[in-house]
Order: sequence, then structure tokens, then C-alpha cells
Amino acid sequence: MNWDEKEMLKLDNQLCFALYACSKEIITLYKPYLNSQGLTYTQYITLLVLWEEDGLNISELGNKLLLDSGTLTPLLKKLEKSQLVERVRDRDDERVVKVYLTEKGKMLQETFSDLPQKMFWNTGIQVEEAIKLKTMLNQLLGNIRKL
Amino acid sequence: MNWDEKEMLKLDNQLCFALYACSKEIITLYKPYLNSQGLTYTQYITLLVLWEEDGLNISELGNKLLLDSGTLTPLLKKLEKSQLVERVRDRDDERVVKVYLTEKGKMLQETFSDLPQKMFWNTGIQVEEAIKLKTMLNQLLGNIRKL
DNA sequence: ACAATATATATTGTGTACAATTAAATTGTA
DNA sequence: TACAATTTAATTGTACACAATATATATTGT
Repeated sequence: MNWDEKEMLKLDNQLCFALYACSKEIITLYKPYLNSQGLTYTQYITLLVLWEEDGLNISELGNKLLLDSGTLTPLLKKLEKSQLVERVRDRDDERVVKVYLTEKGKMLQETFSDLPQKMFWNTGIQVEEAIKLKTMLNQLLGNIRKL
Repeated sequence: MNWDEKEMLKLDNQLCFALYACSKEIITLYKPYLNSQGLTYTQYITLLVLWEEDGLNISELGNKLLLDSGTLTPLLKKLEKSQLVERVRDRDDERVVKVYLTEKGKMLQETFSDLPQKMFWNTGIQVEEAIKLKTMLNQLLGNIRKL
């Protein structure tokens, strides 16, 4: 192993670790806001999708969130128990489960209306900077997923 | 809730989701290389730290990896079971557990010497781009953690 | 029609991740 | 010295995350 290789194996030179650490820390920042409403981060992003488009099925949700039924099935059962969504077997195709927001689930969106703005302040990131970062991340994501 | 607020609540406008998704996808890219050696991603980054500096204790590892003993204790026991590290109570301070690489653990570094380079190719990202991205992520991480 | 194949979700098992608590050892201080 | 406060790991409990498998339903090919 040469010097370059050894250098590249250092934790602080890993792009993957910067991503992993940033992702976790941002989610930690969300926690106080979400926990006060009894939600986890994953439950929150699931609601984000449903607030945009209600009545999606499990696999559609999974495609948007990059999660599979092994994660979503128990998660949605919890959201159902807290009466934020309903899981309904599709009459036309009994394999499919569609997920609908309840009134309570729809109303909850209002509670979080200013959360993205708050998080912006909390991270202290500039709008231009955030846009650039998100663009780069989406490009990277695109590269990876079309392999 | 106004239009701006509604727009900012869309999943695809969330910087946090871009980070979360990218982090997960990159880790997925690592999996084939790591699993073939019987390692998980978290075990791998733990070894990265130890290859740089052997004999750290649990809390020092946790500070570098942003993980606590609840995660590290079982993880290190697994690495010990596969004979890559040894966990040793410090004689001078019996509260402390120091973690040492075994010969097998040290040798394993060689196996991964070209992995960072391989991952670069896999992600199709340019060096300049990667540096810029990592810089932005570290800056964001710094902002968050000094709150 | 019906066997083979494909699809959608659920289940099982393993491994993080982290908050909260516990237990043991050490340090600070009256 | 005693003893309260602190520190370090380990433990407990909950919730993802995902691979692998199972199950039920739907579709396809003959």
C-alpha cells in the first residue's frame, strides 16, 4: 500500500463519512420538533410524501423514499395506530395496500409549516449554499442510481 | 400555510432528504466490497479510525465516529468475535476499555487499500467536485455541532 | 382453463442508532 | 478520610434499514 492509498483510507478524507455524519446530525436537529409531535424522522418524510400526494401504495412510497416494505410496513402500522393514516387494501388488486391520510394526518401538516425555515436558521446555511449543495447531492444520487 | 411554506415541505425540496438518501446509497455501494470480508459499513469506518490510531478507547472512538457506547459496545464485541480487535480494560482506569487491532485486523487494511479509489470510479464523481462537496459538508457539520 | 411466472406486501433475522438508565470506578471536596 | 459528583461503559428499550424468505394475488403462456 502506497502513501496515497493510506492517506485516502483516513476517516476525514472519506466523502462517505462526511455524508453519513451530516445526515445523522441534521436528523438530530429535527428530533426535538418531531418528537414533540410523537414522530420519528422517517415517519416525518413519509408524511411529507403523503401531504404532496395522498393515497399512494407501499411500493410507490418506497420508490420516493428509497425504502422497502420491510421498513415501511411496520412504520405505517405505527402511523395508523396514532391515527395519522389509514392502510386500505385495494379492491381492484388485493396485493396492493394504499395509504390515506386521516383528517388528523392532514391537519398535522399545518403544525410543520414553518419547520423547513426553522431548520434553515438552525443549520446557519445560506440559501445559495444550500441550493448548490442539494444540486450536487442530487447529481451524485443520479450517478449512483443509474448504474 | 402559504404557497412558499407548502412548497418547502415537498420531499424533493428537502436538503435533509438529499443527504439522507445520498448517505444510504453510498453505503449500499460499499456493501459488496465490505460484505465479502464479513464487515458492515459501521464496522469498516471503525476500522478506518483504528488503522490511523490504534489503542483508542470507546469514547475516543465515539467522538471521531459520532457514535455512543450503545452502538459501539456491541459492534466492537462483534469485531472481537471475528478476531479483528481486542477489547482491554485499562489497568490505570478500570472504567476505560481500550481497543487494539489484532494482527489479522492490521492486515485487513491491505485488502481495502484500493477501495476509496474504486468507490470514486463507482460514483462517477470528479475529484474537484468531490472536494467541493466534502468541504461544504464539513462546513455544515461544523455549523451544526458548534450550536 | 390452468400451470408457471411475476408482483405486492408482510415477515423474519441481523445490525445499527440513540435515548435513558445502570453500575462501577475515579475525582473533587468538605 | 468520607462522600457527593463525575466519568466511562454496558445495558435496556424502541425504531429504523435492509437482505432473504414467505404468502397471497394477479398475469402470462399454452
